[in-house]
Amino acid sequence: MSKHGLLGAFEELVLLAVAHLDDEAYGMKVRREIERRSGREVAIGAVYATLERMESKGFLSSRTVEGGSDRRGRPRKFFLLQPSGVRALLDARRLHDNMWDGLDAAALQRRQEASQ
Amino acid sequence: MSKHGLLGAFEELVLLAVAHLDDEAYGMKVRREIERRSGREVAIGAVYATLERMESKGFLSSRTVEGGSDRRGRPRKFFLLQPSGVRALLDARRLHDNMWDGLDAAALQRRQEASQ
DNA sequence: CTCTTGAATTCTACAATGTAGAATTATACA
DNA sequence: TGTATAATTCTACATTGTAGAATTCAAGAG
Repeated sequence: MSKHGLLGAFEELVLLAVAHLDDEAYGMKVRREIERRSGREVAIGAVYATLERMESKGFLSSRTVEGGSDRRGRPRKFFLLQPSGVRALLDARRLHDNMWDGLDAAALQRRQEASQ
Repeated sequence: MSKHGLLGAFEELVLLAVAHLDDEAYGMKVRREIERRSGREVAIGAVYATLERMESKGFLSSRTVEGGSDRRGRPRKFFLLQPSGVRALLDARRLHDNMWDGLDAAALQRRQEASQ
């Protein structure tokens, strides 16, 4: 994230996945959510690194929960969106909308074809 | 840009500014366009570096034009969006829409407040 | 002709973000 | 105790983003 508070592209994906998952957001599930919605494979290391970074900026909080009675495997670390994270997402969205305003798929195609 | 073809956040801004400026897109003007639409200051080095990178990926082409009869200063280097650049922008937009689908400002606020 | 000013690009060095996959940790059950 | 499963952590590197100084080019003043 830049000094001006711009979210990176992947940072935004991660925060949005956490938002969708509400209080069920832990690393592996965040990855699945991004993969499901984007149709792309995501490196698990990238997800954890980004979750950490977002937490260190205060956009996410976390708590660790031991496995239940039947669940195998390591404890899960759940992440939760914080107010500043919500703000960062809304800012990113507004910026995006401002930059796209007046452009659409058809306009882009026309413009690009006309100028060759 | 990742191996999976994801545009970086600033890369997207630069391509969009070029799209808006049509055939009038050169470095300084791209910067002004981004600043105008985003309300943020942009480092000029960042703009040129990103324009270069986008050209080397084939998303933009460029041509250099000498100053006219009255214009002072150095020649301008104009950039033009290419078909693959259009595709990259549309992909970024679809991804964005897929990730935001079902969320809005109100939902984010509610969700985040409810879970504290 | 050379100096100054204006307009723009280029360069340099570094910080932050993104990628990839191997290694490790923790739990439950056979 | 050993093994399978679920998940996180670590390591190393590549790409993108930031900041501002330096340079280049052209026109007009003197």
